[in-house]
Amino acid sequence: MRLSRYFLPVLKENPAEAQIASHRLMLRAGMIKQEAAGIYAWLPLGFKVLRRLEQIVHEEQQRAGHIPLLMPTLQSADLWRESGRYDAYGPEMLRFKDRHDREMLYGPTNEEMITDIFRAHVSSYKELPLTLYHIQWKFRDEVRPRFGVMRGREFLMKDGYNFDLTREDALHAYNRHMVSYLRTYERMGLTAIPMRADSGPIGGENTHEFLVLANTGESEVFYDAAVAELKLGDRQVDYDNREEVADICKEFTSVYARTDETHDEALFDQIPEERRRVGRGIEVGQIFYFGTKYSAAMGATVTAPDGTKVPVEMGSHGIGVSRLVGALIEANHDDKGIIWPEGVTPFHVGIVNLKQGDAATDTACEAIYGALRAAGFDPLYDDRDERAGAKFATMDLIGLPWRITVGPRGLAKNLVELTSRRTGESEEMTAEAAIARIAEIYAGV
RNA sequence: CGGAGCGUAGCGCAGCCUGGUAGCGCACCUGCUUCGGGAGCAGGGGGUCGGAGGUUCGAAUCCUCUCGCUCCGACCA
Repeated sequence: MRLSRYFLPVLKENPAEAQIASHRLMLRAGMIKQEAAGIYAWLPLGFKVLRRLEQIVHEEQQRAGHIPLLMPTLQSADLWRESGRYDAYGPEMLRFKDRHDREMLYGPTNEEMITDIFRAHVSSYKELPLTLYHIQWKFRDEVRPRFGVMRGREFLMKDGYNFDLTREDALHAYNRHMVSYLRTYERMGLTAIPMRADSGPIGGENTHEFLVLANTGESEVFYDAAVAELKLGDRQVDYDNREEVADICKEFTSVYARTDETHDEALFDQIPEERRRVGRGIEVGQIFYFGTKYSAAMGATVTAPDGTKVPVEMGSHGIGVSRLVGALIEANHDDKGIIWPEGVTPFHVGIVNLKQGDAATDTACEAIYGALRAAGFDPLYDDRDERAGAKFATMDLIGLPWRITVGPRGLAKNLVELTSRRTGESEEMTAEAAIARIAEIYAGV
């Protein structure tokens, strides 16, 4: 993309309403625009990141064998009366009537609807196990939205639902989700720690929240420093292998890590003192096992091998996709702007033309831009007629992890500059070498 | 929902107390100069002062109502 033809409305000054770094930077980098309290338009740069996160979530869900579908944002109140949650949910649920006076709601989650879909089409244990998920906009009418997309009223969420015959099968689904989530967050360049949690209005006995450590997080967290060092890395996981999946879960959950809701001071005190950590975390996902809570209430049964009808065992699992954009920035920024991890960056590399209009510099930039695109990369070429300082400031603000700087001074020696946004370190090399380095960097992403 | 604030140009703000032709910085447009870390000079455009009532000769300013937004608290992916 050529910046001169893109839509990137960056702000030089800080918007008054933004209190935390991610909110401020998303507004300044032209990623979002607020349209109402807790409701945002996603401008091109923000939309790109959002789409990228969605893509990673889709890939990892499908790798784990889960099946995508798409349910509507609007739901009928009747479904929610069946589960008893229409009255239980409270004013957080946005309710309204259509022209025929039918009671509707903007879905805050989809347990009822997925159960309705399941019971309409599945009647035998032979069709299990089944895990369906979608990535869809939700609405929760928070009393007090704040922190930009981190706590909006409208938000994009991946929510998935497993259907199994037995408790053991459902617990395997639970474990499978935990592992797939670990991989999802790692690919995004995040350390998200699974912590034993409270089940809240979803209900259920088994639940973990995934928290990204950040001092602007909403939850107080207590953990053993060792848990933050755990990595899934590039190990290959067979998601159908119960033992393997369970072992990984054990590895990640046997080290102490809890939110204030489930914190146990006595257990915490058993951790060697030098490893005890108290901090804050941003919740970016949660998994639940809740058995037959919805299936029993809504009549989602299958015929078991012995001929009896049994309610299916279920769980649900969510990833706050839009909130992750904010969490990523909270975890990756400095005083100049955002620093995107390679896995989620909106553009792979920025090209800064230091002397727009200079024939040799323009030609060199065009060549690099063309070569990168031909190699399958998505570069952002700053071809605006701006001064170097302005171009650098924009690149730093929007946080592309790599920058190729091209100017007459370097070109005289046939060199360009490759700069890391994270370390600030620059290295002079030929344009070909810079392109090769970019290819190398992204080969593992 | 309790408490506290704020709505004046695209953004950040002053003006309001003490009523009298609406200002500043950034951004934007034109020209010249400049050109490796958010340039300088000169000129220019843009605002029914959130909305509705009221008081007054006269309201951004005073009064009433209303809408929106933000912050602290309780609540939450």
